[in-house]
Amino acid sequence: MPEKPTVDGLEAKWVAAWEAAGTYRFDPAAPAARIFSIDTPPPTVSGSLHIGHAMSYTHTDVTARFQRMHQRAVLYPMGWDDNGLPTERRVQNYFGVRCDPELPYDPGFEPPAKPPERPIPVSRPNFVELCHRLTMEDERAFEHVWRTLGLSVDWTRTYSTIGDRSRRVSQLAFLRMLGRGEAYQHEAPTLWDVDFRTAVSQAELEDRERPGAYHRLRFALAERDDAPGAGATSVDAGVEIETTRPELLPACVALVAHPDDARYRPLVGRDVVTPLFGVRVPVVAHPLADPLKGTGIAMICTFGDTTDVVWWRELDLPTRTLIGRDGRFEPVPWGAPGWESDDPDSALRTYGEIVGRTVRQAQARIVELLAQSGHLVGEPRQITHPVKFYERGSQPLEIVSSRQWFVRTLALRDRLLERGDELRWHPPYMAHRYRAWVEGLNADWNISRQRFFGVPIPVWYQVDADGAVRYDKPLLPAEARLPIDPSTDVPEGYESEQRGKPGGFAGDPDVMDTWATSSLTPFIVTGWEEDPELFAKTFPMDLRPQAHDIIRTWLFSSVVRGELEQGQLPWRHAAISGFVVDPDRKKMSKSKGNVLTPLPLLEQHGTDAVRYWAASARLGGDATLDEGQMRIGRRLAIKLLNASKFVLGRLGDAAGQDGPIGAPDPGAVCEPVDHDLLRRLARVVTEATEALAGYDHTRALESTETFFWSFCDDYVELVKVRSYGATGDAPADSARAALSLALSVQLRLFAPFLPFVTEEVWSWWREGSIHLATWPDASTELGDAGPSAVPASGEALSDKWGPSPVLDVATEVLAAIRREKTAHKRSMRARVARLTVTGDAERLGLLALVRQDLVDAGGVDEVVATEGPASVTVELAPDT
RNA sequence: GGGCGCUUAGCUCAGUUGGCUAGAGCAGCUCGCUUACAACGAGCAGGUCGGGGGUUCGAGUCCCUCAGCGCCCA
Repeated sequence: MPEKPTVDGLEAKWVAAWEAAGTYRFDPAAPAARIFSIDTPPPTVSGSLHIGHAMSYTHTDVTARFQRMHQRAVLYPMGWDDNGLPTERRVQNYFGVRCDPELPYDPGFEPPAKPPERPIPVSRPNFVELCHRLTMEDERAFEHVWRTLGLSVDWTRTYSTIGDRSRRVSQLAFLRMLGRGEAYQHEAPTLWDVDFRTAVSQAELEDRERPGAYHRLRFALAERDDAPGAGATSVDAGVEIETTRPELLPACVALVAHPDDARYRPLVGRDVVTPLFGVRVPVVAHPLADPLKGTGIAMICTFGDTTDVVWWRELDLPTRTLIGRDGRFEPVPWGAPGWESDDPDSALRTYGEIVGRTVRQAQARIVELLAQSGHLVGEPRQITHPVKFYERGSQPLEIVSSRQWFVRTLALRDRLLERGDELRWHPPYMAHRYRAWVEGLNADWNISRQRFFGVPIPVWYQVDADGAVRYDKPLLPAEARLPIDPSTDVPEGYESEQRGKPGGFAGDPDVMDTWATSSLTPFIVTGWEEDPELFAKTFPMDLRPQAHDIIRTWLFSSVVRGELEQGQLPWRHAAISGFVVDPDRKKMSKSKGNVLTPLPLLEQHGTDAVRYWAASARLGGDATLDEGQMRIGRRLAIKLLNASKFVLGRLGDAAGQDGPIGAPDPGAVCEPVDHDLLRRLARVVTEATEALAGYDHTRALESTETFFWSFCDDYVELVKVRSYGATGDAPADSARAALSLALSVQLRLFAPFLPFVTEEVWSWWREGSIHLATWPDASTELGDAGPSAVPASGEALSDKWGPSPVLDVATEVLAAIRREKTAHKRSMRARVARLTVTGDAERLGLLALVRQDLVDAGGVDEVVATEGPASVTVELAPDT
């Protein structure tokens, strides 16, 4: 025990000690009933950790430690999400390379020391190797932060989402879905990011307010074929629509109005002619048309937005695709089938003005042309409206038609809703987020991405004799071969020379959505299809901790995979953390520049202090970054050191100079006020235990902390003199036993929150790690009988222990004495000439039981106890 | 536009199925170096519980409504 204990330096000391001792190693031999498993969120390593991560992971770690102290074998691995776009971008810039998936693997490739001006094309496996090289550094840095934060992770079980294990699980699950018909490929309109040139899924969308303009366009009404003078186009009769995307006019396939809209009902079934391009398109009716928007009739283009897709599908309209994968207008064959026009030459000429242009350029030109031709009615009306973006993208999404892989989620909707009801959400209201998302699904989950650093779709295709890739003739690898990369590996029965050749094969060029892999973390970490014994014991897992922003992505997709592979939830509980907002209550974001990384805060305040702040924030709620709260946490940790030093000093005196400080002995407790202290502590133990079992770490911490301060301020002061042996051995032993018991219990109650300082104190007098010690048991440790261990939630046990009336009276009198001394600006050491306590017989009886302690603690010369209305009067001795 | 959450002391937050005079910490003020702790301790002061209405013997708590803030989804 150091002379002057400090919280500084405890992190490095104990991180190393825990690692050396394997304190947090998972025991796979434990029986299923004794295992607690956590599906840790793998952080994105190419980003940076911020203080919000530290909070959320602390919440999880508190639970992990609590369960471990119940002698559970805790499966608590860490994962790194390194697969995906953010990593690709960094690698491209860092090494000066560009991925060309057509190239074969070059085992000798080494990037130049300095990135060249023109990016070097490399194969996908080479590119992936470079991604690995870079992410390894990030992962080391992340691991350092997590260890400093004191996470009780078993670092021998770390995985990464691009690692062999993840790729194998991902590809295997894909093949299983394929075999069951749950995955399918389809040429379809797809949400498309023109910068990244990849498809994205519904879950990755976000709306952003952007300026735009309504352009009112006039369409001519085509004459009825059966009407007199058929063939001529009426210029008088016409219809006006409003659109924010006039550049898509050449892709117009219909006009649409609400079926109940009397204004347009006469037009439904007739044709109109598009301005500039002379295309005859029908007027149709559909309930999604909003009579209040614009003129109440809209143009349907393939494809301007997701509503266009719905109309196109449900009304069985033709497709006229304009925009290519690079976001530019592609050439189209005006006059050819599908591109009929009243004046193909003119259409071709007009369209020539926008071919090769971007959307923005094309819009400007088309509006000019419409104005010249007189089809633009009035001036464009400026508006602000929500536009769909890929959440990582910078350009509005386009919808292009492409071949993609999908997972059937729409058909699962009802079962997914049931699973959401089964899951135990903490806090419960987070279930709404999930439900709203599942109910709003409007498309199957697109899992293919036209990117490189991801898990490859494990499929090849036959190539026809004429060189065409036959997507309808997939070649699948044997499961035992996984993971494979179809860009370098060769399907069974083929030679690598046949790649891309007529009669040969071609690999699927796509990789999976990063969520398609991370949705499988409950399978990756439980040994699915690799360690059947472990899987049987750990699936479904106990806990999924995560933040609320990824309910629709990570949580949702994981529930989908659990349902598809196992027909059950992947976990029993979901603990959802909120965000950290800055002291001005602004959400932290890179653009605001108010993001704080954890390490400086950990170094400045100490880990236990930061954890104290984090654990003070409830699940689900946004927490304010509050360094004041960290300072309080630091003070608490220091107080714990000092109070422990005092208690152990008393025990050391009793044990003699070199005698060992033994385990506390409840049998030695004989003084009523000592019993009361332990009884009150028993209530705290029960409350904290119930709270933690119900994922309410805040209440557990608060309850423990409140007790601790009162223990220090009142109880320790009360028994200090007695504990020195001033009034005899038995009373002194009683005090020492109570102090020792209370310290042992409080250290363990604090251990999940303040792992460093509690371990430090524990090491002064006990064997082994406190984090493997048994969670305090109010029934067996504190001299009473009762229920034990983690109670079933909802069971209220805290009343069982009864009141602590002796302690209450003592505290009240002690406070009165202090108040009097302070009021007269006297030192706490000032003598009390006479202490008068009045009350009924019971009160006076209680007083008698602590009389000597009060006399000692208060410096009281004379105590007068009389019957009467309850009161305490303190008369100080004259100041000398 | 729909949904969810929040609004309690200057600040950060507790306040359980309605039931004491609405609590804690920080900051503030006044004291005190006391042999665990001055990076500390003791004490004091500080609130019309966002506004309005309702139910009730009784509302911070339940209902309605309005306002503001935040998030999610359209």
